[in-house]
Amino acid sequence: MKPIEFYDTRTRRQRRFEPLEPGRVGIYSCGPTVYAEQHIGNLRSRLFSDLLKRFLLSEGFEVTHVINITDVGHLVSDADEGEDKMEAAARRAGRSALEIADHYTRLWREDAAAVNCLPPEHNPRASEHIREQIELAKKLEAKGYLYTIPDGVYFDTSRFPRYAELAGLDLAGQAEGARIGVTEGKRNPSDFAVWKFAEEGVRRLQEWDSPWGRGFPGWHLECSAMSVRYLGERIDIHTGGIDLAPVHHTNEVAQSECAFDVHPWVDFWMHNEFLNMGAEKMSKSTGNVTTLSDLVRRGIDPLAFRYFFLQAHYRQQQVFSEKAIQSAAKGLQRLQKIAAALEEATGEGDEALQAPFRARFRDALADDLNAPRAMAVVWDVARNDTLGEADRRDLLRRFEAVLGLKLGEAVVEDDGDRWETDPGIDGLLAERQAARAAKDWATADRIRDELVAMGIEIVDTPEGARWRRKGAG
RNA sequence: GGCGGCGUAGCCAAGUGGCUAAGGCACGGGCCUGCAAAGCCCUGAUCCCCGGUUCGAGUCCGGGCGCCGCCUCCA
Repeated sequence: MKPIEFYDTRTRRQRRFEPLEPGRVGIYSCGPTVYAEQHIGNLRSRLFSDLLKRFLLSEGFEVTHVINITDVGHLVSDADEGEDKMEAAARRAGRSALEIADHYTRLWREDAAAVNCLPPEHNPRASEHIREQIELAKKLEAKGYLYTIPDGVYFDTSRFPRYAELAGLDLAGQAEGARIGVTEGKRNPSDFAVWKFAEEGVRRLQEWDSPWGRGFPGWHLECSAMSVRYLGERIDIHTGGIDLAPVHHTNEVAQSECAFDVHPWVDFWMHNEFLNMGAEKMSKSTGNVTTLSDLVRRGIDPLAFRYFFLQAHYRQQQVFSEKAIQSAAKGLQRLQKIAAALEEATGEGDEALQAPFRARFRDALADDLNAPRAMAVVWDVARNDTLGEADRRDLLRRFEAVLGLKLGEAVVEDDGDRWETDPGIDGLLAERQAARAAKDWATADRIRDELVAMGIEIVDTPEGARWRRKGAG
């Protein structure tokens, strides 16, 4: 059996994975900032961490998965300037920050559930861990890493030599071309806020007292503070979108390693690549976003997006398109039908015959979560004519634990609830049925052609003909 | 300007120097049901271009061309 290997962003190579503590794995995943509806690019990150978790569970590990909810302190700019996204969203909607956070957190959880993600063991909110964040900042202050300027309390990155390690940044080279706005008083361009002071005369929706003054925590602080509470001072795996590596994760590392005196704080940094819309990435700022609810509105099964996700490797940019999601929906539907049919199989399988397929599937995932290769094995089993039905059933059940495609569960037979009725059309259909009964195919086909011309699709079943408007589906 | 990545059949995509370059979807054939739908079977690639290394390269090196990302909010 091949060892489990994952690609680690920090060391820039794929290497053997072994948990810090035998048998148990802690995963920390950067979750959503709940000021807007998440799009399917965000969902790719969620699916990625879920695939990771499911695979580790299938390998017999006890997994503790933590996903944070950012509901405070995420500013519009990483230069620690601009508005707080939560505050801005709340103001726009005329609601409280808490209401906004609750609303979008609920949507986010619904999306995750719809694509069959396992719930995380912990799903902490930044605003409910202010004390922990202040404690962490105090630790850093005691060690001399912080300094205070009128704007807030900052982390002096020059005191942390490994600062650029994670993202492989060339700080000197960056400074030249950077368009980062400069906050008055910062000692280094890369210094970041640990605590921001509430502006004079401005009443924020979210602000707290701290040893340094009234204000709110810097965005990066929450991950360091909450991860240590739920996972301890070292983490096996930290996941997130690739965009988070240069700033957010780099700053997390600085805080955590300095506060806890550990290195490496995170054993494996795993970052997923972006989902592209056509040639360009999907991003809120450019507006080319699609949400899961958009897909559902178009009649697409949310699990089709999961299937789509599994068809590409998580470290490759994946191209989303109408064609691609339709193709995934079709593939999923066929796979579900096959699996459901196999559930009818009786008898017991033969472990020895199944073993090679299990090994191929498992080894693909053990190789840095190569889901596309695993999917090829799934299809090999699904359409295999040398294995017995019981073996195919057993294998698909086993794969399902990692895939999460709801294989083998009862499928609603072919859109059963979408068939329509209409007096006029039903009348025509009745005429056609009469013609068919009389074997008058010419008349029967003429009627069907007329209906098809009206954009109506007819499907004959043992229970009679049913119909629906094409594209309504 | 600095850094990183990608270009594989119509589309989404695997591919860890070496038998006939995975898999899914679509297209086109065929089987099967009166027809249609569903299902099943079959079918498709000089791996962006040019050099080089090697017995052998989609895979390594160099040079082009095209595209994407990060250094600005973003998963």
